[in-house]
Amino acid sequence: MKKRFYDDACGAAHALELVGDRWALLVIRELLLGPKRFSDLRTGLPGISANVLTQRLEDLEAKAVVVRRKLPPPASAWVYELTPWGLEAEEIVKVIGRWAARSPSHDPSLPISVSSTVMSMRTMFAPERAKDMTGKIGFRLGREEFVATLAKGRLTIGRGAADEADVVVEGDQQALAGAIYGGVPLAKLEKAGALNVKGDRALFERYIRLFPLPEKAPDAKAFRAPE
Amino acid sequence: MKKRFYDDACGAAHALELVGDRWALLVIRELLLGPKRFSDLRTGLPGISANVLTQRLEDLEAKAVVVRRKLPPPASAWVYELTPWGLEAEEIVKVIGRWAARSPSHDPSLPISVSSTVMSMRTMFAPERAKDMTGKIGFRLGREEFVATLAKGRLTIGRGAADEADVVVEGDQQALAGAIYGGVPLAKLEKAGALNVKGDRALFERYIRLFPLPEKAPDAKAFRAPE
DNA sequence: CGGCATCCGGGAAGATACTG
DNA sequence: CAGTATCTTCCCGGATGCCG
Repeated sequence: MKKRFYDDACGAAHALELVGDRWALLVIRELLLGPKRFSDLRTGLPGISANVLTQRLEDLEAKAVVVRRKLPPPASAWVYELTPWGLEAEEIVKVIGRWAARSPSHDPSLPISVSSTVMSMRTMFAPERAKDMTGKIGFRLGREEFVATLAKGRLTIGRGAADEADVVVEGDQQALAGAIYGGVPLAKLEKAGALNVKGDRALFERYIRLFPLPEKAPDAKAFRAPE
Repeated sequence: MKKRFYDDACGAAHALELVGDRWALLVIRELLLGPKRFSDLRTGLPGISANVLTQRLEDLEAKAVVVRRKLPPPASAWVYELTPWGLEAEEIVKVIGRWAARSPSHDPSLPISVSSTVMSMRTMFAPERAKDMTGKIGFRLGREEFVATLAKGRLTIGRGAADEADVVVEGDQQALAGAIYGGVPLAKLEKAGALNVKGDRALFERYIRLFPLPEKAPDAKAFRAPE
């Protein structure tokens, strides 16, 4: 009937049955930092249509990657949340993201979601650059707040109250990504009103250099055979 | 690629543009152990049709993941080979394979390709079980030969002449997978003529216990809300 | 507003047959 | 052996509309 299976015992093939559908892994990416509602998922996935999102969520729920849960009153809204095993897919998102960062065809100027921006810090963090750094950096991106904690050369970052931090960065994620990955000077972003830094500014200046991009791989032209 | 971009600067999203098409990652899996010809790729990917394979190979070549190369005479055949960066996608295949091994819906009784079987050993190898083991295991699976080398708690496995090893295992990959992951007794497989072990048999008996499967994650029923 | 069903058009994947 | 060519099937994406 539905001969669209890979029919392959290989773990990788089974993984593709689970999360190989279009958008599926990006839905997981959006949930890695915590539960979200349907419309917040759509915000983070510009271009997905409601019916496709519905179907992906149903599939992922049936496969025990995602759970649909009702928040207690007064919120009383439905949220989608990764199961503990679904949360383990974080490694997948990080590894493929790190691999694709070397792609010769990657265009970093495209729009990026809040969750992606935060996840990119988890992904690209270079511990050897943070050996002697300590402190907390708070982020206020749109209506979401996150806290990054540096200690003993390790970085933890997740949802949390931004104002508990040594420095609070407020603005939009696109500008933050520009500062971290695009080499855009902080002063310029502040002047443009895209970012606002309050508190230990020097800490944040050092922080944004903790996420080096890997060298680009050669593109297809480099492999044109002489034949 | 196609007109259906994700339009997302996130590395994971870009990775899906590169290898998110159906079959693409499995094509890469088949090439991880070295160059292959078109028809050998088809053998390892039961179910893929020729035109889809053609298209994937063209796509992957355009994206500098794969190179198409002509073997020198007298072979003079076309082969497909991963670029150095394409080879780095091994991490992706291993991570998603390891993640999917915990899936409650994984069916290990499906057919499995020779490359998958060899790659599964790279993926599931547990170094802590091999601390004091040393030796070489040769495999003759179909017309392909591989050698696994154990030294200092590390495993390397790839194409190589099987008869240089301390023990040579001959037969089909399905039976080998059954011995390693299915707990099928070796004697039974030999009696059935599916596997043939020559040489240091005790080494191979220990070898097949180096690849433990992870615990299954709870399935969707476990998350049914009390309502 | 949030979530889901339905209809439709376009295009990708599958099956089969065929060619150099 | 290494792919094309063609036809069919079905998934994806957009629009609309229903229901709480």
